[in-house]
Amino acid sequence: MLAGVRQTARERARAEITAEIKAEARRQLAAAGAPQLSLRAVARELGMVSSALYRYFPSRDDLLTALIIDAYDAIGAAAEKAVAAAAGAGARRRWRACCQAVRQWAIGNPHEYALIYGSPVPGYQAPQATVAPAARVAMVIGALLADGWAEPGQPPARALARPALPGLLAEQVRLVSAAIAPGVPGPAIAGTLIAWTQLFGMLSFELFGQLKGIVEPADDFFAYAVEQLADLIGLPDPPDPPAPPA
Amino acid sequence: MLAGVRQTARERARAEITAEIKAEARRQLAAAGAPQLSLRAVARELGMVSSALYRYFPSRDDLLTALIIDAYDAIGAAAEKAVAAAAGAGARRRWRACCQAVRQWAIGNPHEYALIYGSPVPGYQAPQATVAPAARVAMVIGALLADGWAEPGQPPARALARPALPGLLAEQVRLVSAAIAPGVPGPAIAGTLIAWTQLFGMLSFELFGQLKGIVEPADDFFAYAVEQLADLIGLPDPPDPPAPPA
DNA sequence: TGTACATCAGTGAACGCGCGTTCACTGATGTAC
DNA sequence: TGTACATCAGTGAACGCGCGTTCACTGATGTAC
Repeated sequence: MLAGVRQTARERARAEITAEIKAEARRQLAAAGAPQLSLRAVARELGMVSSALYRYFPSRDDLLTALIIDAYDAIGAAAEKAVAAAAGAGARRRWRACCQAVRQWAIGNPHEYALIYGSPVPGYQAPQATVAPAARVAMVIGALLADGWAEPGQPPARALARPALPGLLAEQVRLVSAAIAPGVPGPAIAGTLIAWTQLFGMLSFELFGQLKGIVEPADDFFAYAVEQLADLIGLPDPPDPPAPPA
Repeated sequence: MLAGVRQTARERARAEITAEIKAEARRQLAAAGAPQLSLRAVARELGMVSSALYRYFPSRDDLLTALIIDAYDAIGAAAEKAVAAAAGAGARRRWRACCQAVRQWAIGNPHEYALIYGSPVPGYQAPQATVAPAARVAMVIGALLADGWAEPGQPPARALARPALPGLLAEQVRLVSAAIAPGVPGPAIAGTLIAWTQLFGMLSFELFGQLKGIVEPADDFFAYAVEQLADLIGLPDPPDPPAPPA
């Protein structure tokens, strides 16, 4: 009885130990990086024998997959939460909130960030199960974009006065629009794709050390770029102060 | 005699074998990625005994450093060559040429690209000697930016009508301007920093698989973004056709 | 409520493998006289 | 031009280490009657 609500001791232990394994693996990511993540080291640190891990993850790659999914889910949840907290505040402000949340998560979890947005782990093939979590941040951006274009306010003329989308891009943009931001015109979608790559491009540059000695700290650069990108994707300029609270 | 011009057999052999070691190491980067690069495997493939490599590189990290420097030099040289080939063609056209060359190199050498622009190799500290080669692409962009702003033509009003640079960014931008693009106003420099991170951000997304199933192939997206970025940094619009030869 | 059996977590040893680096050595190449 | 010595590239064995995965096992937990 209570089945489904109450877990057996075994099930509870299993869930807890699975979480502990992942937590320890995450800790080791920081020290060694994904390609060197070692089942034996994780087991050692947990006081288990290495073969015991195989009761929880059938192989090293499955553990990696779990970490990757968790990381995508965490950064996606951070973006969703930030945008929800700014609900009703106008698309531009929510865009800012989203970017800042993503950056904060990345800075706070640089090795998990590298796991999902860094160079692919050689020999590792991401399974289908990572696709949906990987799309969460993009979905958030798509949603606030659609909202922004539905808002009344000054028509973002600049975002429309652009050359036609070349070649295949027009069709690609149409599909993206249908999937995540219906009703938003092509050039704004294209701009959003640029903004999306830019957001992570900046974070990668910052976290991977390419900005070292050039724009360091990068907080103000980031905030400035976020505004430029808001222009690019045609989010209406807000009546509230232009600089984010940081 | 002929010293300095003519090498001894030993010197010649040394240079050749050093090159062969690096070439083989580069081949293995593709198969295994930087963190797994193995001296022993390189030696094995070259028909040498592993300890022989120590006559050429004092440690594994030194071999990695050599590969990193070579990669920065190669991508820098590609950018320089492309811009030089378009000399006298107007800054916007040279910007295109630069971006396309960087992309072509990255696509042709994805593992070397990942080596320098991907997640840092854990435990590896890049020495000072990598700094100058790492800056070559940025220097190219800086130079054509300075040229673009010296060109006659329509004043890129948009690039100037921007909010003031927030906080530390103003000073950071001043230093960058002094170093690589003297005479260019702050907002254009800031835009260029955005364009620079965007260029590599897009390439990383493309090469690391984040664009898979969204904008694929990314050629047209890339070309479109390059034009948007040219606007952002205030390069004058050219009289020649807007789409690059691809 | 109590017993018999099935399920499952964790053990410990083993397989077969690879790694970076050191060291004393041999033999070829280069240099000084 | 020829000899004596110094330099250097490459060898092969060894050190000490770590890895992922398999397998037969013990003992605790869960389930059906």
